[in-house]
Amino acid sequence: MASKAYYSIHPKFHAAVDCIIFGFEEGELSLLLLQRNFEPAKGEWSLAGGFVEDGENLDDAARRVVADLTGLDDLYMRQVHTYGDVERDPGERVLSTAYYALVNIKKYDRELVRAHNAFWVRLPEIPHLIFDHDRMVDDALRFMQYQASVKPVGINLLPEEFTLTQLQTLYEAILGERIDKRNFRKRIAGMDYIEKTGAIDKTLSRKGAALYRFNRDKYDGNFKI
Amino acid sequence: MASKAYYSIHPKFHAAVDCIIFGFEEGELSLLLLQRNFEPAKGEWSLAGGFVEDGENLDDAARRVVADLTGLDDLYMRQVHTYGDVERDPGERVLSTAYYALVNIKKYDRELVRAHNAFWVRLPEIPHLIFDHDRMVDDALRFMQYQASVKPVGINLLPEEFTLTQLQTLYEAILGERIDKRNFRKRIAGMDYIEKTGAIDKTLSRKGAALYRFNRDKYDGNFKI
DNA sequence: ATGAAAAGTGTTGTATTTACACCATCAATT
DNA sequence: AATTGATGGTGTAAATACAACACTTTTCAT
Repeated sequence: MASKAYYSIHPKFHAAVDCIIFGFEEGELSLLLLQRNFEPAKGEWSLAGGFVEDGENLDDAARRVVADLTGLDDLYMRQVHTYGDVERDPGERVLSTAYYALVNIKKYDRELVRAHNAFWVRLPEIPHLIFDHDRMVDDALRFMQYQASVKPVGINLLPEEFTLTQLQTLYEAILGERIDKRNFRKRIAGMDYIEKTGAIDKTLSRKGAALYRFNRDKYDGNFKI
Repeated sequence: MASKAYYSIHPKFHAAVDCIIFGFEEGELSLLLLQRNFEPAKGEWSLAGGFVEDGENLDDAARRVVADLTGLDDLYMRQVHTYGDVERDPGERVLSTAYYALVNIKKYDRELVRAHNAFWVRLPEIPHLIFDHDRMVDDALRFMQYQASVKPVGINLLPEEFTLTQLQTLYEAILGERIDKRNFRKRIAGMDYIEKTGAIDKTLSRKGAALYRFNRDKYDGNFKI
């Protein structure tokens, strides 16, 4: 392969991934952020990130970063955008690809998170983040909002079984607007892939609320909402 | 800055951009593709691509690649996705970010295009492309279709002044479906940023068709369609 | 004069979306 | 035993958006 020279005359760069990790609790979206106890930018807040390693696919690097922090390796994740401005990382030239991840906030590994000095921060209280991470958060939120309006990705933020009130509160948090309860439940009733489990949740009301689950099989191939 | 070691223990990679260049002519979308007269993969078809250089922003690399091929440096371009599988380029590890560009097909530099052995190919006749470029085209088309359904990016594929029939044919090509003429014109009439120039185009009909133009000032801040 | 080819123009029905308010249930309290 | 409070659950009507549909006008070429 005479063409190796074709590559070698061009520069190489560090490649990183940065992960916008969404959680949902008490009616609000949160992000899992690091208060950095390491250089560079020690003491400041940032997204969870890491460098792509040799022999590692870009998507896999993002999954590794999230798994190292949360202990979860089967999350819903999507690539958002790649940020490649020359001076975006003041230390060295680094191209960074942002991914968002959706976490069921009951399930992550609290020890790991504590060990990394990471904290769940509600969206409106997010501090200023290093480098261009503020912009990454903006872009990821917008992208996630769009996807949630088009397919039921939000379900990944809820426990396996959930009440319709929880689901509605989640969508209100994602979309940032109030939704009419009757219209919402009418819409959900038309989605056969959101099905009653038969179980009743009594933790939140005396009356008890029906629990629902997402049926992946019934969803596949159904591209409405 | 003691943190340089923080970077240097991690590998570096080639970073490339690949550009899906859309044009519109005779009622059909086309892509500007290279029949490669250089290694690697000489003789095969590919997207226009190039490596990111030192001191060059990622977005600027994409603009450079398109400008080198077409002579056009003010195109509508958007990042689509970054492809980072280990074995995506069989020569060496290369991370590639795909961008799509929209070209007014009357305006590009024919000499440059010929010199690069590039050709406009209608969408349904696109040959198999090298590496993962087929997938890039799929993703870019889907993304561009979505954007076109949400804001008037398609206008970048037309000349400055255009007839409503041209505009409708363009949207039929982008969305891949027939549109009712009366409904379409009703919708356009509601967009004050698409305005009559007063001029009449007689090249396509005896009767003559009113010419319209896109008014960027009236559009800004108007986020409908 | 007329024929061809594209431009231009409204109405009606259907589907979707929005607005809106009350009763049911049950446990805890009195 | 009755009351209260908190959440769960339900239907209808108006408004809006979207989809279907066919004919007339203009003008040049013949």
